[in-house]
Amino acid sequence: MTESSLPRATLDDVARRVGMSARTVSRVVNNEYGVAEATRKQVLEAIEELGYRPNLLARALITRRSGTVGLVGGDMTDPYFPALAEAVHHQVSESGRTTFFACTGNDPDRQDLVLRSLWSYAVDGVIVFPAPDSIDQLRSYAALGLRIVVVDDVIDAPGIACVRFDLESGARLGAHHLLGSGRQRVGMLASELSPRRRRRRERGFVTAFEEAGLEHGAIVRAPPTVQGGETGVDRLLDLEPDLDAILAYNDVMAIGAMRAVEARGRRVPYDIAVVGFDDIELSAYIRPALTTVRLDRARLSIEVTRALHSFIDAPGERLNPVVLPVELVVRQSA
Amino acid sequence: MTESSLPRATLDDVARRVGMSARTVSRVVNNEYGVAEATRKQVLEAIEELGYRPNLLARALITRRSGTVGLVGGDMTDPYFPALAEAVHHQVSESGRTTFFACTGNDPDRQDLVLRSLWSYAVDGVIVFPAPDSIDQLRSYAALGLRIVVVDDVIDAPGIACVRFDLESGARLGAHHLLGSGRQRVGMLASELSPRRRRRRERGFVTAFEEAGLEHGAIVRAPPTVQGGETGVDRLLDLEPDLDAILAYNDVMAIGAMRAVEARGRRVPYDIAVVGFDDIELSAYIRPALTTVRLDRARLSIEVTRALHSFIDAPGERLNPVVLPVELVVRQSA
DNA sequence: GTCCGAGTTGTCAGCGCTGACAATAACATA
DNA sequence: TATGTTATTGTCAGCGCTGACAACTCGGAC
Repeated sequence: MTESSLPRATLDDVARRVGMSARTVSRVVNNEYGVAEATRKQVLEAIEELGYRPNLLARALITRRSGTVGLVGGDMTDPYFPALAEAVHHQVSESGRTTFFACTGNDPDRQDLVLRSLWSYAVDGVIVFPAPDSIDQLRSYAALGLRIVVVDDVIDAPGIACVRFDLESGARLGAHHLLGSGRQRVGMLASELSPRRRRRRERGFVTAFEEAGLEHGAIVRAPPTVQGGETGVDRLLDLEPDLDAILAYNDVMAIGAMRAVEARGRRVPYDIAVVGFDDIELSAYIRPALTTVRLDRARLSIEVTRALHSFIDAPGERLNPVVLPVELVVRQSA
Repeated sequence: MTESSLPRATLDDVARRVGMSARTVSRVVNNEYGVAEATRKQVLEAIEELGYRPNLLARALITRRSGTVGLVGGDMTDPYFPALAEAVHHQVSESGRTTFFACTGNDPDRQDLVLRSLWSYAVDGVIVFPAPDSIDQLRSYAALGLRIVVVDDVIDAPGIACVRFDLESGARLGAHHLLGSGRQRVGMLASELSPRRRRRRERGFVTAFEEAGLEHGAIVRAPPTVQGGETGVDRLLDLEPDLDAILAYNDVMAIGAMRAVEARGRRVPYDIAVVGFDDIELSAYIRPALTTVRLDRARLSIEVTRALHSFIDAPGERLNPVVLPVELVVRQSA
């Protein structure tokens, strides 16, 4: 029976136990070269007996490395994030690091809090879905030595790498698909968050119509949630009652949109076609199955961790932005 | 223009700048009582100019408090987790703390890594969905002084609080509903993970049939994912071709189950009724909308953070396990 | 016997910060 | 004038660990 709380053996405790210096114990703990086999064995035993665990805090304070990586997103309930998180977690753990996730609610102030914590816990790097209007904030953390990989945004600064999907092409793909299947009045359900990110999808949408020599339908912005999809469609239909197709900001909104369309007595895809964005797992299981622009999360997680790792190994290196291709997955909804 | 990396002003830097001792600067940073207004202002300016940010690592090393809380789950892609995470995050932030999330993949070894990190970063406490067979591990961390709130399991140890849903009643509720609507051959789609957790739903299922004086149908275990739902139903139908109802371990499995049922040419709910567990957001948006046993996440998040906070404020206190009621939400699938 | 080098262990400072407590100034009280 | 009392600032140690480097042992080469 040990004490009921806070026994917390330290290196010194272990050292005293085996009659050696703390430095030697430290060597054993860190698998450093140059410890006699007999000593090592003895020390390991003492560690076991005392239940010693290294204090990563103290270690990180000196080494400025913590063996952890942070993944910072806006909203965990967007299924896109957890799926990516899982993939990143997997990639990162291959390098023996642990991943911690945090969310900002797309609020720059909360993002600041989160980054401050992560920074001062000496994380080896962070992957961030930036909150709106936080470019300068990210820059300043980069200047503080934090290695940052930014997803879905472009920030040109030393210490920041950018990986993003070619969302503009994605939106064009979706719009062309709708146009190509004879739709005339296509509305867009956009996100009210993040001007810079939002714009790329909208731009693609607009471009597609310009390319076809047509005029695009209304663009309505709402929160990127199921509910946002529902209310957004209501507004869209008020603006344009003859609507026959919708391009949604993401799958979650698209699902809300489909239900709202049905609630208005229209059928998907016969009366109104719907195209989503992301290809979350459930999109294939929804009925009608969702036609959507797939963002390859596995690919993204690979690129993102690759960028992070090269940053960690070669700080100061300047990485070119990575742009990932997207692909249209045609199912039933359009 | 500051240095391109690692300027990292320290307390001493700030102190030197204003010609005071580091201790005074520390007082300002921590809003301690007893600093002259003029001094405070001066120091704040210097902090601003130098871009100083306190090193939480060093601070936590001394105070043994970090102002952060960890939420450790098995699988982020189970929509239940993010939804809870969001709620917990919200609750926790009210006490001015930051939440970090981590996932274990339901692997005890990874859980150990994660807990070790969190422990040695001096988190104020952790909320854990325990990985299978990790009770002793959790006990030992509790003995090390980590405050733990365990979700959906019961561990009797000082330093560990337990909050769980009355899953047994939930399963009974679901089974009785199916029985009450005339279903005769009810199979259960269980999870292959976590013997202890799994059993409570299964027990409720079995109990319901005992109470009705009937024999329950097959119980098949599969991974608690959409795919697991699909393959599980296939096996269930092989075992019991006349199946007319399914009670699933969670909503995600239920959704997979519904699709597999349809793929076999049967209709939900006419030929086969399906009841899920959790009530994730999309369950209401799926067609047929899913009848499910709702686990109130908001309630859970409140109880869980309440438990954690009382632990933090009064360590050593022994908290009674909390059992939360569940409720059946009848929609279209059963 | 001396010297070298490899193998092993130890010493010491200090990462950046705060807790405990000492010191000083500034002013009112008796 | 001596004596608190309060407000403000400072000193110092040390949290637990590792980096830099010193020291010691021991075998073989000369």
